[in-house]
Amino acid sequence: MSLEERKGILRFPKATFERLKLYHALLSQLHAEGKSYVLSEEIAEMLRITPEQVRKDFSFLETKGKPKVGYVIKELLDELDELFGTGVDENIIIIGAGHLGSALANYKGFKNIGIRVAAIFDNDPKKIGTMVGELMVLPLKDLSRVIRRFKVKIAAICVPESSAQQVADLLVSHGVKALWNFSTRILDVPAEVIVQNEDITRGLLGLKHMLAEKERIKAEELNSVKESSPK
Amino acid sequence: MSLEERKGILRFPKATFERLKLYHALLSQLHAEGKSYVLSEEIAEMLRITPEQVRKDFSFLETKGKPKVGYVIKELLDELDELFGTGVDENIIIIGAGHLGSALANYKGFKNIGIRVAAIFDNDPKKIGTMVGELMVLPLKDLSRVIRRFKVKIAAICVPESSAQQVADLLVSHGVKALWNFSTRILDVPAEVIVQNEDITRGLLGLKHMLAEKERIKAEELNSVKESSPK
DNA sequence: TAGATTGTTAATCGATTAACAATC
DNA sequence: TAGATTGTTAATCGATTAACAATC
Repeated sequence: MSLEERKGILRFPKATFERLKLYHALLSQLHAEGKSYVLSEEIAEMLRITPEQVRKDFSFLETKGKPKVGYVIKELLDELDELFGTGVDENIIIIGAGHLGSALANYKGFKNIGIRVAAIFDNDPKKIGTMVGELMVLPLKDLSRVIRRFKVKIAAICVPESSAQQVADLLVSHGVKALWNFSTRILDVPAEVIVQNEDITRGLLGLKHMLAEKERIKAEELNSVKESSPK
Repeated sequence: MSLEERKGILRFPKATFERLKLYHALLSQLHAEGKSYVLSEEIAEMLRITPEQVRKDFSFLETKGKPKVGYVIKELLDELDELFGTGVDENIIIIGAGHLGSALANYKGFKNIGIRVAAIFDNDPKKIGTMVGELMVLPLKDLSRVIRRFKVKIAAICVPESSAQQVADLLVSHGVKALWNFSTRILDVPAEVIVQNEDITRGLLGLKHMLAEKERIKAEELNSVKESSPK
């Protein structure tokens, strides 16, 4: 057992950490399908990365594979479950009961990563008191009480751009440590507050860009064929 | 004008491309606030990166700054607007008119990046015919027609995990080239189809991880103080 | 056993940071 | 002008890929 492990720290390269979540999703699926073993090659194909990458990432885990057999799915899955903290539960709150806030509140996947939605807030009197999934929409005046009661450190901001900064200030003033920001507003908060900007369009821009690249490559190929064999 | 630019290709390092979206958001904000000039230092502080990083990223753009003055916000903004293709419009469709699909359909930011939502689909008879924002929910039998009519290349999958693969197969069979996957299902589609897995929990895991790291560092500091000055 | 697959070390690649000359 | 800030080149850092010995 290394010094780091003894201290309860498992540090991964950032890029590896990102992929561990994907492995987790895929292994859950394979497990549900009744599969017992999996090769790095198979994982790589599904996730569109290389088998070497998979093995390298897994080398940071305890679980080892067997040559010609691969990895025991259940074993990997258990380690990743543990890692993503099904143990240590964290309460989060959602500000804004619009479509996005409601979608988050109804999201079933949180429990797999040790997250519980403690409450959802809105300042619209028509929404307050209505149910979103299993939660009743609360007025913002209850914010302080809920944060203290559930020791909330993380808040999801699902309000319009125009009120995002104001909401952020309010949350910070009540001691929230991390903001999961779904608004398009770039928030200005003290440096010690962690901000994760969840820009919904980022992925879409990536797709658009990749499509454009593909078109370009195809066009170039056609062009070079034409040039190399002119009529 | 470089060879690459003449061909209409502007290639950026992947990491730079990701940040350009953030610059775009921030500059829009500053512009709306009536600011005209901005320093790399100011941008860096808001986005929590270094000024060197900002200048390096901007070195891939046409827009140049002036020492002691900084960058003309409007000029940068125009170039980024152009880059993200307010020009070339792309039609996308959304499959699944639940909370998440509805949130996407109502999202106002798409037009800034040259995206238009052409239609939203569901297979629930109770939803078909109802309005989501400005769109009427269509039955899946209209899929083929809409894809052809609007030359749809990108589809957002907002259905439950259990039907995601089936929907993906259907979309691919109708010629969709890129899948924006909001389900937790890892999709198995031909290699030439682009898949962007939009795992909503990824960012949250990052936050949780960073919080844990911070706690750990604080605990260590306290510990070392205690050790270095025992009672 | 022979061949396939893992785990790990070394080499390469790409992105960030540092340094500094150019310039407003 | 002097000092601040940009733009770019070089150095460092981190992540991916290649190579290959270990082993089932």
